[in-house]
Amino acid sequence: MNISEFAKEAGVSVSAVSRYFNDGYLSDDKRALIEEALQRTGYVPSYSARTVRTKVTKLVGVILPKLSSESISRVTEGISEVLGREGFELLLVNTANDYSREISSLELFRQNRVDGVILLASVFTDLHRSVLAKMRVPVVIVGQQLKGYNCVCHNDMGAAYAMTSLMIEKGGKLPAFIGANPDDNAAGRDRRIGYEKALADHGITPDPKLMEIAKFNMDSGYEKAKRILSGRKRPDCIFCATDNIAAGAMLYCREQGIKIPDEVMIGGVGDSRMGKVLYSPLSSVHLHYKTAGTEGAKMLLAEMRDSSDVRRILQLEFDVVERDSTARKYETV
Amino acid sequence: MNISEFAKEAGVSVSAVSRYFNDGYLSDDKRALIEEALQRTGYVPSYSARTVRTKVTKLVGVILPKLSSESISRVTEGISEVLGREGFELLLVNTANDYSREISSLELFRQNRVDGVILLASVFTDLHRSVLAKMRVPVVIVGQQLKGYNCVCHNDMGAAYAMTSLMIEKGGKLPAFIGANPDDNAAGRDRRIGYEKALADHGITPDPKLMEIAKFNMDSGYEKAKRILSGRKRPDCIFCATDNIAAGAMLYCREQGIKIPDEVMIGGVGDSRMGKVLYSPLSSVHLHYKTAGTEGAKMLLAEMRDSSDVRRILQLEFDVVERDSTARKYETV
DNA sequence: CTGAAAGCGCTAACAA
DNA sequence: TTGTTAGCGCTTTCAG
Repeated sequence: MNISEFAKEAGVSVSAVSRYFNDGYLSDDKRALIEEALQRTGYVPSYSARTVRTKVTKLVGVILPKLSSESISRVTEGISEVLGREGFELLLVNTANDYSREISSLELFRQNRVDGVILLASVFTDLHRSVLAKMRVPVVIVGQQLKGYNCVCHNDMGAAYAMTSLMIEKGGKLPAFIGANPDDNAAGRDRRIGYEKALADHGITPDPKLMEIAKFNMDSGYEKAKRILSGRKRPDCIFCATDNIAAGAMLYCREQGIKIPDEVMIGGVGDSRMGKVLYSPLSSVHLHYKTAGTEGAKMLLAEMRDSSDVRRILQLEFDVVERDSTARKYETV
Repeated sequence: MNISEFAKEAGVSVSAVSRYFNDGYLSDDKRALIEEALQRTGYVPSYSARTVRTKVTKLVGVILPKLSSESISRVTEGISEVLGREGFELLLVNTANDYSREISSLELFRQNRVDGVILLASVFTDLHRSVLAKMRVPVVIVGQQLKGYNCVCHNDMGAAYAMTSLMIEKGGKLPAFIGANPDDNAAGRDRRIGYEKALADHGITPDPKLMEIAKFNMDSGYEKAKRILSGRKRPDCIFCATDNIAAGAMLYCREQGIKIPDEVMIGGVGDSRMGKVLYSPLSSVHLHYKTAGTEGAKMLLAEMRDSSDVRRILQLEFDVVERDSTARKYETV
């Protein structure tokens, strides 16, 4: 059933029906007529037909590298909370860490399918930049900084610096690092820089043999911890770029009977929910993922309402969460 | 720019352009002309205009109670994998456990916005049934069974039965139960039935004082474990309806110095990733969440292609994963 | 406040 | 193969 059939059914004009669903410039009796017919027929207007006219989709495209990650799903939860409240739906694309899908999704979103885009990418290539430049709707990037775009990000460098410093101040003399893909400016590069800066500020020279790059999962953390801890020089504290990596490292220590924190301290980033129930409760740095989502969504809403020429970077601060994994009973002096 | 402006720009007819993007019934020179103009202008056809004509949205609505849950995000990952491969996008609604939003999303999806719907609800009310009955596109329910609908679900009863039996066979004489909302037929009701059946089959009478209902999170598991373990009769094994609840219970035991598994065994359901890095690695029952997502998506695809009158229920089996939390060193006879 | 009518951008039937 | 054209279902002037 379309609007004119329905209008006939209700005994009113097409415009009356349209007004009923829009501005509501309508007399009460017509309104009643329409409501009655609505009950009777179950008519629902077609969204796409409306979109053809109004150019409004009430849809926001969200591009994610992964769904089943705690940090990402928290961000998404924040996004959906704010956008849902404003009557927007999420058109979600899970790229499964396939960069080419990031590009093709952006292309897709150019087809007037969405009113705005939120992008959670981990790496930006030139291709990204060129497709982004062609977008005709506002874009907000969450979790990363990209010049020329509105971004909500974390203080990754500060977070890594704080966690590493904590371990050094607890007596760590020989720190090790298990990081993430350096092409990822936030979790990879910045957290590494933070680690190195903490070492420098405490007069420690980083040992390249004690630095590894892991994937974003436990198994990889386990493997890298194995390499680091089976070397000749055994570190007394390990900074891990994510809590998942840290959990994997902890698993290895447990298996090998390496005491945490007395023999090795472990620190992570992200403050994931499992942290406090781990074998040794994990010290971590809380990043405000959900807030990143809500703020990113608000930024996008503002841009969709009226676009500004001024680009904004919102950096969210962190909170260090100290737990057992860095709680040295005695400070080895 | 619209199709006729673009056609003029390319020096071809409107239909040539339309054919370029659709059937491809087109001579090579025209094709070349169009491709060249595409480069030059950056024209992209409007999806909604196409939808008005074709009634195809290439969108699937997915309704979830929550985003940041490992089990749900695994299901969603499965869904997005299969549907993405077939060129469908996900229109995601996070109801945040608000049942009324489940209803309103279904209403929304009736507005010809999606070609099909996948529903991950936890509870079905009469209102659900009445809205579902009005849907004009195929619907698949994942994680629950609802009569008259295509469903993909788990063997929740069997899973609970298996885990409870395991603990009893390991020497558990006085089992306790921390379950979930009984209105949730899968995680609430069926897992409870499985627990009770295991007790009955082993000649144990369930003690109502040793049965609690928790929310789907750690804190709640902690609280309920506290109640159960501070009673006069202390159980020697606790079946928890989810791994999160189990992790909370474990936290309480740890705080109180209650030895796992020697004083109390703990078993969960879901086999979440944190299980193996917990304080005491958690015995659990692996449920095939991702497969539930892929199978649900396939079922929906089949229905969208041509709808069948026959309703199908696909039940996925489980795998018991034994870890330390139920590994009694000596069996207390 | 109301209704008629002209599109929105596209697809597909039709005739060539 | 091709181009013309009549819609798809809706919104929104415009004149009343």
